[in-house]
Amino acid sequence: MPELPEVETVRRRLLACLPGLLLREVVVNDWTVSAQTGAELNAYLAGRRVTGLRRRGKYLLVDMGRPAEEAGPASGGPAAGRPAAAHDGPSVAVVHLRMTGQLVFRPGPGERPARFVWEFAPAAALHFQDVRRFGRLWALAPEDETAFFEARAMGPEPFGAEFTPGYLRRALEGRRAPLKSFLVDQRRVAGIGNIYADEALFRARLHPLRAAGSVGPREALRLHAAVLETLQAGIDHEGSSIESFIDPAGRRGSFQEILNVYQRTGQPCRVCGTPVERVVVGGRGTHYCPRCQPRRGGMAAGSRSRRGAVTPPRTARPADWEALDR
DNA sequence: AGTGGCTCCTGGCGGC
DNA sequence: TGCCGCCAGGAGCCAC
Repeated sequence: MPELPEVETVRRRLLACLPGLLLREVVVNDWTVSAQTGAELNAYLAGRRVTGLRRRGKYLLVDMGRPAEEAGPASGGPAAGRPAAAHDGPSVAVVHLRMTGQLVFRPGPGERPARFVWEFAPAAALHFQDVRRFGRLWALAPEDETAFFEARAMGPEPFGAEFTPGYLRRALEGRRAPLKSFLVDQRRVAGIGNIYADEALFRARLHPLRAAGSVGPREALRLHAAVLETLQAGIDHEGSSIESFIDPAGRRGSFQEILNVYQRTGQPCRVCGTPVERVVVGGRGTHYCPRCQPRRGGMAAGSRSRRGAVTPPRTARPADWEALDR
């Protein structure tokens, strides 16, 4: 599942091959990939050179310059549909990989059917492969980018200046939703998905069902650090290839090899040996160590344990946690 | 407003 | 052996 570290890995790889290339045509093989027609997408993107690559949360942004002289007027290609509105300035392509989206860069044809292909001149192509077909593509004028993200009410970038411990504490305040739901809510902080939420909560030693508002100042500080450390570790390992993530060069990430809790149900916690447990929170599989992430400090409504009054033994020794933090 | 639940989508897997 | 049904989850939408 592409989350912030996976999208950042894709961005870095594409940064090495796309800038300067002339996009000849966007070929749309699956119209559900965009609310815009092929003609509209081409009116915004074709005949332009890639000038940069950015990321906002889990969105990948490809900056395109003004239409290149040598490309002639952007014709819009063979796509059917109503005539595209003319657009002759620079533009931005926005891609969301959602669950299974892959951007594969290669000179020749793709190895599996692509939902869309960016054909570059002279001979290179970026193929968007996406088994579950949740991924999306948008083409915008640069001046519409702000409105695009405002409409989605995106929270701050974890690595941006706005995401401070103070911001996190205020964002947590008064919320009854479980911590897990809070972390994957893109309106609170952008870029965290199921894997990194579980891993960050483990690192912060916070139970996923704790009500967000029950988190104290010191715990919020721990969570802030855990979010940054977990995402940074994901980036350093070039993402997690649990289901289908590959980068544009077809390479897999390695973060899945050092997961502490995600999809490790029943396996011993790497710190204390207690079997990792799994619950469903907000309809999502959620993994945690019942000993390292005790429920003390309050619980989300309706999540009270029925397993009797056994308080989990003390958390793992600090030394173990230091080892985990390296 | 905040929160939870449903929906989309398809390959893979468990169970019978 | 084959088939059925369930599971995975990001984000948008809807209901309460």
